[in-house]
Amino acid sequence: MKYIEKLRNSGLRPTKQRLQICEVLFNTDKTFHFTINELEQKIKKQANNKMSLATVYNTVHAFEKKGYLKQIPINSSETYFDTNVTDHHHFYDLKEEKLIDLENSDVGPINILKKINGKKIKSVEVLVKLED
Amino acid sequence: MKYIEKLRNSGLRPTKQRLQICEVLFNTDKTFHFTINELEQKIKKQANNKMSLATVYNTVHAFEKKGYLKQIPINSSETYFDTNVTDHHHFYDLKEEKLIDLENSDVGPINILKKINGKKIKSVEVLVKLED
DNA sequence: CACTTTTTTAGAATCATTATAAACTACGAA
DNA sequence: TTCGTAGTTTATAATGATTCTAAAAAAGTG
Repeated sequence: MKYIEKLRNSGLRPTKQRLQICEVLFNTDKTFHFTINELEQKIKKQANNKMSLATVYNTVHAFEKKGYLKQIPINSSETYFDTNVTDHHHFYDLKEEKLIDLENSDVGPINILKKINGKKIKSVEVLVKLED
Repeated sequence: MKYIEKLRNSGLRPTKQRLQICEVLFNTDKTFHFTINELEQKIKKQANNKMSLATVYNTVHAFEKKGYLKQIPINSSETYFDTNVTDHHHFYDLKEEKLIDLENSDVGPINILKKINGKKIKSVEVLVKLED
């Protein structure tokens, strides 16, 4: 199973619960955005059982740390994650409170001219807020 | 007093507490980043009295709504605000957990090629994460 | 000075997230 | 296979930022 590798890479043993989480996160070609609570709902529906929130949090954070998920920087009461871990950006529709992917190719090249001493750039993320 | 106008514009009467908040936020040429708790500490020190957190939250949110303050989109347990309301961007030093301004002129022009039907771009914000 | 409306305040309520500790499970060694 | 240890799950409690509340205080109005 391809998920086992992801889990092991993230320092996690492949357990039933974690494989269920993988199933929801990675069994589709389409990437998507989610909050922990939305993920928990999906799991409940898809696997037809409930799972402790702590398990969901732990697993998601391990994946995020390893780069299998990304946190999306946005001001919201809940943290948003993205299964699309390629270098890309986001629209945020303020009215609908929905995120929309914005591919790198849809943004001109971004050149950061200012350098900070002793620091390396880890990522450059663009958030485009939308209104009507 | 110049603060009275800002308050009135934000739909707030000029009270002693609100003027104290303005004093801390706007009496300097230098702009800065802050969380509600940092702001409360500054107020306590500068005005030598304590103020209800609720008052600080209310006032900051009113200013933010009116555009006298900006929220900085970042994943942190506390919300960060910026007294610099010009169009600009941020570095985020992951190790120090510190924000650094990144002026528009230090970023090449950003051209959003993708359009979303019926939506207007309200803002374009870049977050550059820094590591050692 | 009355009177009404807004504001401040301390504390309670809420809600996302993290911590805890007991029961359970994976997995390697014997 | 069985056992033992270390890792995992779970329900629940704890935490911490933010919001709500209701009573006291202050501001605005005539």
